[in-house]
Amino acid sequence: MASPNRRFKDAIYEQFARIGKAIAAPKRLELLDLLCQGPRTVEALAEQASISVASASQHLQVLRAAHLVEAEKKGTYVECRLADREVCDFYVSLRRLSEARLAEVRQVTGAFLTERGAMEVVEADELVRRVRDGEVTLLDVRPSEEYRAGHIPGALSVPLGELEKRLAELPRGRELVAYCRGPYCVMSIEAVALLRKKGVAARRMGEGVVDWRARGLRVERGPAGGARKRGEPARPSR
Amino acid sequence: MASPNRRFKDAIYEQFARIGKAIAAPKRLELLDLLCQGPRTVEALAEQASISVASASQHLQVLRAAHLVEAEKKGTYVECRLADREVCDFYVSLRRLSEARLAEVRQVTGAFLTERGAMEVVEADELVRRVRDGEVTLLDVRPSEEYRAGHIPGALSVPLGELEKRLAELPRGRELVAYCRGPYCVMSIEAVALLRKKGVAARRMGEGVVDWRARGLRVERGPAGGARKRGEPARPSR
DNA sequence: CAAGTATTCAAGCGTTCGATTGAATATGAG
DNA sequence: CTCATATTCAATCGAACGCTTGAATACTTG
Repeated sequence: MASPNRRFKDAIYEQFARIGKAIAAPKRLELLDLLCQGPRTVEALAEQASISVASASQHLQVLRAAHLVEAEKKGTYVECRLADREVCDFYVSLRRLSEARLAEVRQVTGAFLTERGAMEVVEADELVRRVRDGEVTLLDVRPSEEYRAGHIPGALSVPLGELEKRLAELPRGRELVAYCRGPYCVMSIEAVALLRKKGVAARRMGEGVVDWRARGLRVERGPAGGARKRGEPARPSR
Repeated sequence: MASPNRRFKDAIYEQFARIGKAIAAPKRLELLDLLCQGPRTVEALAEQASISVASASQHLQVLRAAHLVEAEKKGTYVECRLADREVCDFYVSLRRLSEARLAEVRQVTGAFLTERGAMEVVEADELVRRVRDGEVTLLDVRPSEEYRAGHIPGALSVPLGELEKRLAELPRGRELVAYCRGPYCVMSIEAVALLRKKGVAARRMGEGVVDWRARGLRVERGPAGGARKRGEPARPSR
């Protein structure tokens, strides 16, 4: 026993399992999800994932040990980011697989969405065409740093917290569609709820920037340059 | 604390982590790898992964609980198979990510291959063209059940154990390229070593059927119908 | 019906994991 | 230099994991 072949295979599968172990904890997945939206400090990650800073630090060390995440000192802060675009793609494929294979995911999501009264969801398939044709206005309701790190071309940056006082800025005449970090992020749900309460028609897109890019569509970087010219289309690339 | 949003997110990420936990153990990954080649009984899986039957049974239950694997009673045996094509794709993307991110994988593989003197590896990019043009003969050296479950079009089924006594059958005049389960399977290495010892020029392709399919190329099913007509090409589909 | 075989179940044991706590380290500001 | 802040380290504890062993279950075959 313990032939060279066996030892080789054991070594290889043990390496593969390093990635597996890294994504075996719910909180680490939540951290990865957040990091897919853009770099963040340890503190910000801890707060957004509702865990202690020490706990976040430990989880991030596991992710770094698996070479999924990189960290860089920036002054007093440590900025964490995904090690590679590929990590984000892998996370998305895990999410997709979970949705496909685990009935619980669909069930929990469905129950939550109906409870929130957020039934109407725009399919991205439909949206791609309508955004290109300039039929809808996309609202990116994530924090502005995340918008800067990457957003759907043509989208307006209106962070959820500022939405109420910036209602007047919103362009009229075209349908509003809000999106946020992804299908399991609640910001766009709350944005749509707020808009409706104010009498503004709006719908929610479940997919986020990450899904948009996974479709091979172009993603734009850079600051929120105020209102975008009306007719500017968001063309798919690649 | 424990807002509805938080509880929803915790529930969702916990579901995602079910898949993560399922692929967090090296032996479960090895079982998945084997199952990517085709269905197998618990006993066969245990033997091929070098673990006890009870241990294999337990791992398979974990994989089944994550809905990655399905089992069906067939007489006295229980036949296990991947729940979906998508699971195989996910496994391949994990493997790819490991190769990309973990230097240890590349290092361990490199060391093993040089030790085995199996330096020359045919790149599949090159091979796609040459197989199509009928310049090479592909040898599938896996067990014949796996060939039947899916093989590269045009490949000859010559299981490693039968290779020596079937040397005479091998077509002459074209280069021989052996493949097996994938880059970390040793059967094609041993096949090439044997062929060379017998004075037959041959090379190894690291990729397996799974990688072939991941490239969007056609995979053929069905029994090993003896020697295939010479000129029959293996065309990519899709 | 009985015997044999394939698989699963149940319990035990050592190891690893994840969260908490409090202390330690490092960096920039005053 | 000292202080405040951000992050990591170290130790601890309960829970979960993975493997082993031996018994139990289910199914086919004679």
